[in-house]
Formats: sequence, C-alpha cells, structure tokens
Amino acid sequence: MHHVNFQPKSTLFEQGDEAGSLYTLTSGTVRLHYDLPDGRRQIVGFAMPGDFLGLSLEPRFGITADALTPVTACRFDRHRFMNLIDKHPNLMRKMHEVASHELAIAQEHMVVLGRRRAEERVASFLLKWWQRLKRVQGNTPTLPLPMGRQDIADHLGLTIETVSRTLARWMRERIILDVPDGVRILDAAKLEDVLGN
Amino acid sequence: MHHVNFQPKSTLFEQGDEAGSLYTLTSGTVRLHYDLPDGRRQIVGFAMPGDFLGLSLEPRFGITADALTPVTACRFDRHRFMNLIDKHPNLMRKMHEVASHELAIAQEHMVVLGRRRAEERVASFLLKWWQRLKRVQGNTPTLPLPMGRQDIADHLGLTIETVSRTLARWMRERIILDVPDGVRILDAAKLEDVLGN
DNA sequence: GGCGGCGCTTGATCCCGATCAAGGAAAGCC
DNA sequence: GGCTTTCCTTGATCGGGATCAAGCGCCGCC
Repeated sequence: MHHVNFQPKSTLFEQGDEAGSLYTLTSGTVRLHYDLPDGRRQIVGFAMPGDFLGLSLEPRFGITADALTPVTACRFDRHRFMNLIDKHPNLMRKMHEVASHELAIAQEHMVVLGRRRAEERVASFLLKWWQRLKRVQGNTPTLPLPMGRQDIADHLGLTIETVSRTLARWMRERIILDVPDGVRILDAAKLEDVLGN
Repeated sequence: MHHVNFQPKSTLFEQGDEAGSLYTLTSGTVRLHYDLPDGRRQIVGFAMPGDFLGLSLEPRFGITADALTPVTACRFDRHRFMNLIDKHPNLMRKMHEVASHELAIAQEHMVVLGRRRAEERVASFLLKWWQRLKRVQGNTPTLPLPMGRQDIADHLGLTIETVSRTLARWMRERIILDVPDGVRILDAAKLEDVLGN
C-alpha cells in the first residue's frame, strides 16, 4: 500500500482495464463513468475523500475513474489486499457494507434517471451533493462544484443546456446564488419541494 | 432457515420494512422496485432462481419485492445468517461477490436509463433477459415474459405505450414473434444492431 | 494588449416519447 | 351466456427537453 497523486483530468483506471488495484481517496473529487462507443457518457457517481474505488470483485473495471481536482489516494494491490482480508475477517464485512450501500445509492439514482423530470433531477443532485459535503466538511451553505455543467448533465441523463437553464432560473429566483466554482444554497426548502418527498 | 411460498402479486418485503430476512429464490420471478409517493415507479430489477434478495447490510429495505409468478424461496433470519457467516468466512466473500456484481449491473442499467433511446432500451431489455434465461434454462429462442408491459416500461423508464409500440413493430418486421406469455427471438442480430455495440 | 480556446448561457426550433383517448382480446365470475 | 376487469394495442395530439445556433466571459498565452 502506498500514497499516489493524480492531476486533474488524469485517469485512475479505465473501463475494461484489469482490476488490479483498489483505492481509498484521501483528498479531491473523482468522476466515475461508463462510456458508450458512440461517445454518449453516463456518470454513475462522484467519489469524495473517504470513498473506496474498485472494491468490486469483478476481474475488470466496468467504469472509468478520473480526477476532477488534484487527488490523493491510497492504492492497494488487489491480491495483497485479499490476503490482508483473510487475516482480518471483519474487513471483508466492512467492504460488503460499503458495496451494499453503494448498491442502495445506485438504485435510488435509477429512480432519478428513469422517473424524475429534469428539474427534479437537478434538485436531487444539489441536495445529495450538499448532504455528502456536510458529512465531510460540516455544515456550509456554500457548495463547491468541482464538476462542470456537462458532468452534471451526464450524471443526470440531461443535456448541458437543460442543466444550465435550470440553475440559471433558480439563481434568478434567489433559490441559489452563483459563487466562484460552486453555488450557495439560499433556500433548501424550495429544492426539497421540487422533489416532493 | 426454511422454505416459503408466495402467490403471484404477493409481497416478500416492502420499501422501509426492517430488513430482518434474507432470501434465495428457488423458483419463480420477483419484481424489485422503488416507488415514489406520487405513484411513479422504477423497477430496479427482476430476480430469478438462484438470485439473492436482501443481502444488503442496510437496516431497512430500500426497495419492495413482489412475486410475479408463484415463487418459492429459502428465508434466513438476518441475525442467524450473520452468525453463520462468522463461522464460514468465505460465505462473506461470496456475499460480497454477489453484491458487487449487482452493483456492476446497476451501473450498466444507469447507462440504459440515462443515455439510451427508447428502442435501444427495449432491445437491451430483451437481450439481457434472454441471456439470464439461457443461464437458468439453457438456450431457447423462446423467452417467457412473466412481467407485464407496464413492468417493462417501469424498468426502462418508458411508458407502456412506447414499449407496446416498439414490440409491435418488431413483430411486424419478423424480428420477434408473439407467443403466449412471452416472445420468440427470430433475429437476435438485429436487436444487437439496435444497441450498436 | 490582443487573441484563442473553453466552458457556460441564452434563444429558437424541432422531435421523440408522453399523454390523451378509444377500442380489442382474454380471463374470471356470476 | 353475458358481464366486468385487466392488460394490451393503436391512433391522434402535445410538450418537455433535445438540438441547433449564437454569443458571452474568463483565463492563459504570446
């Protein structure tokens, strides 16, 4: 196990690569995505400090992971990590907990992609990102958005124009405020109303 | 651990219930879905014989599971199963393998929901269902569809009309054939062409 | 300073799939 | 048999979000 650094836009691992490593993020934000051969892209999630990458037991990575910001992480060799696990059985349990939590999150996101309208999707994204940030940085109304508009669109199954228009409208309505590299949440209740639950 | 039976349309467990049990299906088909308070529904998957249900370690079920056909399953008490796991550590590993495979499937389905057009979604569904059936029943061009059109729509993020029209067109074009309680695949290559990879 | 590039916004128009609306076919039930 | 119910199909129309098309603002670079 050793520390590794990644520059913004660099790749941790790619869709189809042999899954030889396992990472835990210590700083920065990572984009996880599945690319279709014709260029369409689905971002299945964003990883933050504390998150694990590549903990699946599939022989190859199903998705690509690349850095949105400077990233620091701990890299483990897959085989050595598995040996470590044999000595510490509760580590396996921890891995399964993380994986099954990820599965629950993935299922919730399927609802967003399959059944939510554009405005609801953007509200869901802002609120979920905000919640995750709170757990890492404590409560702040200001959320940094290290991902670009196109990334948000590719996460939500929308186009960049729809994301941009929705955020622009909320800025006009004083629900959010434009700040450098992010937004400030002025009226979280309004966003929750949009979701209707 | 003991065997349990479920009638069609009966519920194995519901979204929000305390996750006290764990099942492995021995026969029948189960529908797994997440329901929004306003009635919109996303079917996150269908379970077949051999599949595990409720292997997540979250304290409550995030989804509802109900039987589409008569179902037989083995039910395990959550706590007892966990004790069993402490004695057989490789069982934990197996659980994690299953969960991380499910996660990979969920991520692929996000691409379908977020970035595929209607026709591609239906083709993806037929081909994936066909593949799963092959593993259970061996190779047959005839695939039973225990789920209704509305279920397929709720799985693919479409309306029942779009699913019905797409299948109807493929029947006219002799790509599939209408058979009682399912379809027969006449030209799998055409369906793969629709997906374009 | 001027220039280019990139990411984002904004407006105009289009179209795929949703919605609305009948109608048909099969199964269950009296 | 006749009735209801449920599921599916088919047609007509609509609309949300995609697409097409500029234009803007900022940053880095020469």
